[in-house]
Amino acid sequence: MNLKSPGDRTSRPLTDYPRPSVAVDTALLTLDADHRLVVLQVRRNSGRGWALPGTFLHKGERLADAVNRSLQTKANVRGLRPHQLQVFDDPARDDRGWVLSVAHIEVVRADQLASRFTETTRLMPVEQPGRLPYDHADIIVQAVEHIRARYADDPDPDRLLGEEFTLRELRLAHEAVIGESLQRDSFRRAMEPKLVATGATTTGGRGRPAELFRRADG
Amino acid sequence: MNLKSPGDRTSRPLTDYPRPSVAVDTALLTLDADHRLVVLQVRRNSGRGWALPGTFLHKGERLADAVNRSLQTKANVRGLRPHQLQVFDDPARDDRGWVLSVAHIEVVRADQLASRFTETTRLMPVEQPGRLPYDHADIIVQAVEHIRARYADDPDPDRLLGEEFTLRELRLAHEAVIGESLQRDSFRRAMEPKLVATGATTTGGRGRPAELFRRADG
DNA sequence: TAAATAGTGTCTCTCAGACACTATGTC
DNA sequence: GACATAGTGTCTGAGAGACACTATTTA
Repeated sequence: MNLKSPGDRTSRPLTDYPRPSVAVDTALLTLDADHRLVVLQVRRNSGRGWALPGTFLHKGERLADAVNRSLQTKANVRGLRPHQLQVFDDPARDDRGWVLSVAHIEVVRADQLASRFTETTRLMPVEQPGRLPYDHADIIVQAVEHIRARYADDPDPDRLLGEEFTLRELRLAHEAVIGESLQRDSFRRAMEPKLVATGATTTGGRGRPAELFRRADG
Repeated sequence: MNLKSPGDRTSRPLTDYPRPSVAVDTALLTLDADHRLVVLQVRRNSGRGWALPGTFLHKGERLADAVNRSLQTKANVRGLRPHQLQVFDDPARDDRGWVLSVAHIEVVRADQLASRFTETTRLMPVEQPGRLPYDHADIIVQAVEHIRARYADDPDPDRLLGEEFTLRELRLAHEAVIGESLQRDSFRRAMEPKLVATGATTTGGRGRPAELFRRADG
């Protein structure tokens, strides 16, 4: 074998090297109306059942662009900032041939899913995602681990909420993400240093109006 | 465009989809004799300078196998458990063509590098890795972040040390990884619950002999 | 008024950080 | 003995968890 490494610039044409197909699959997470962390699934084109949205990488395309294209095409959803989770590289994982799949996570506000296809998409709780093909169940598990780590210390870093929110809304979002309830007062004291008050308050709610906050970073 | 998603089983042949070349590049980390965290580099085959070891993925090969093959071939080092860091997917990152590179980290004991090629490999401190091509400087930064997170709570999870070690050896290894010095007593109290004493002690050292410990997990 | 939610005071427990002491080896 | 390193007791300050209290709104 005389293959040169990618770190070496040789005149050997790249077409000499074997090339796998490359796909992307995405766990798109959001919160539903009941403050549950849910994952977007799309109806499979052929055969029954549901799967995570995915697509093959086009020539010269970035992975993140392929992710957003698959979300647009399959679910009519505009994504924003997908993050890579892991490459699934088992040569036998797809019986049609040699396909690498790059799993991604994307997190969006619920209202960004308002336009989604109602017939061919569904939102399922991450803990009971239903039956899924390939490595899609693993991808969801990894996505949940990923977002839980991110939500451990910082206020809604992935913007499940808008730019302004009450501490109650923030806490409910964090409880949905990490899957357990949080102490109201401890949570406030932990988050308040990383927030800035807007001065405005809620109105029309049932109890005492709450202050509105913004993330301190911006 | 009528490309089917990877989640759909169609009869369309996979050869219809564009295929990038896929490479792996590895930041292999270890500790040198001065208890510094260092990264393995190999002399580039063509042109001057040094790079992280890498190779193109062979047909049907797993990414981890490609990583270990590149370490064996380029540095005469047997790796063990590479972990993925990130896919670099800029279509213009390699001017020879469309090449995706999957960055990896591998962590080994110093004695596993005893057999390495002395002329064509070198070990450089992770903080001053020298001039490197492509995204290799980024890969080192990511590898260091990765291993620092892993060493925050657990005793030498990546086995930079052997199976038995003193708390001094463990602390020096952790200091090298995280890049700052640690409190001797606090470190002991944090780690001891995650260790089991072997009953044996060191001998021949300069001060009081130290107890030998093993990781509690196994 | 009651009910609901927001915000805060305060106690306790744990733990990291720091310092100092004791213990046990080599030279 | 001096010196070096291992191991531990203990004080302090910060912060999480828990509870209870006050504050401000709607119905």
